[in-house]
Amino acid sequence: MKKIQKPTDAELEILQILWRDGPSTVRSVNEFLNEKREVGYTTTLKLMQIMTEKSLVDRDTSARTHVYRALVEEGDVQKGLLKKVINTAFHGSASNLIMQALGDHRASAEELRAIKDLIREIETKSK
Amino acid sequence: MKKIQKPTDAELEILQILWRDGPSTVRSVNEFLNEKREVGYTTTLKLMQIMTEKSLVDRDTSARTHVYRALVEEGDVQKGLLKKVINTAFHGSASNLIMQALGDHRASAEELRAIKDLIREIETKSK
DNA sequence: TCATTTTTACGAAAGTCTTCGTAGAAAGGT
DNA sequence: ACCTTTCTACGAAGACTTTCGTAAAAATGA
Repeated sequence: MKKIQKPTDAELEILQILWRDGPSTVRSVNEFLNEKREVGYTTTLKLMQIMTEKSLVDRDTSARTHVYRALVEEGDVQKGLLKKVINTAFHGSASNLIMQALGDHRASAEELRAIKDLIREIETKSK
Repeated sequence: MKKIQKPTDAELEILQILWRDGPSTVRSVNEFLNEKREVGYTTTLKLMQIMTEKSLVDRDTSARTHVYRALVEEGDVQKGLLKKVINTAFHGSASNLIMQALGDHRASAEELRAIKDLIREIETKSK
């Protein structure tokens, strides 16, 4: 069980880009961030340097322009954030959270089917 | 659609106690907090004063010892936190989150049944 | 009555997160 | 060669969160 350092909000935004695009430069990441909101180049740089220290990302410094890549997997980060919300807001009960999410969310028939399939699979395996 | 100010971690801990016990004094809340970890009385007091300003709680100041009560509902706060996590970590897809929660969580047969019932209900209603 | 305890109010320190300015090195263009 | 652009490094400001010390008022009780 690996212990992942939880990314902050700004860090998570950067990770999303690295997960989507693979290894990227600061410039590239910054440009994508700027599609949503204005962020200074050095702000992004600083964040990515901090993320390197936290071992959230890794970088190739062989060329002048460093290339960063995610060191943590998206699913693991999702799991960590989910666990925290479950523990702090849902009394530690994942079902509680699922019920709330299902209740609030307008799920499509297809989504519901996927969820049902997963439940069926879990039921089968636990036999 | 009411816009609820999102509670911080420490504020959420206090809300949990108010939701569980109903209107409470600072002393009482602080004692419950201290069952988990050491927290100074004035720390709790200050937090609850801040929460009053944020309209997360309300207080009855008619007696010397003020009595605080939650002004936001647990479900609404859960919804807000869930929405944030869905948007920042799950690409805006509640189903994504549900799948992750279901996959990671060792759900009991009973929990699975409750979830299936809810799905069935949603399917019925949407017809 | 007078010391002790309980309570609120307030300010500020310490920690974290986000932001950016400045400096200096490296690369590129003319 | 030299000016401009691009890049990294670093420090620090500003915002937010959590923590608590101190002061003053109110209640308690001996």
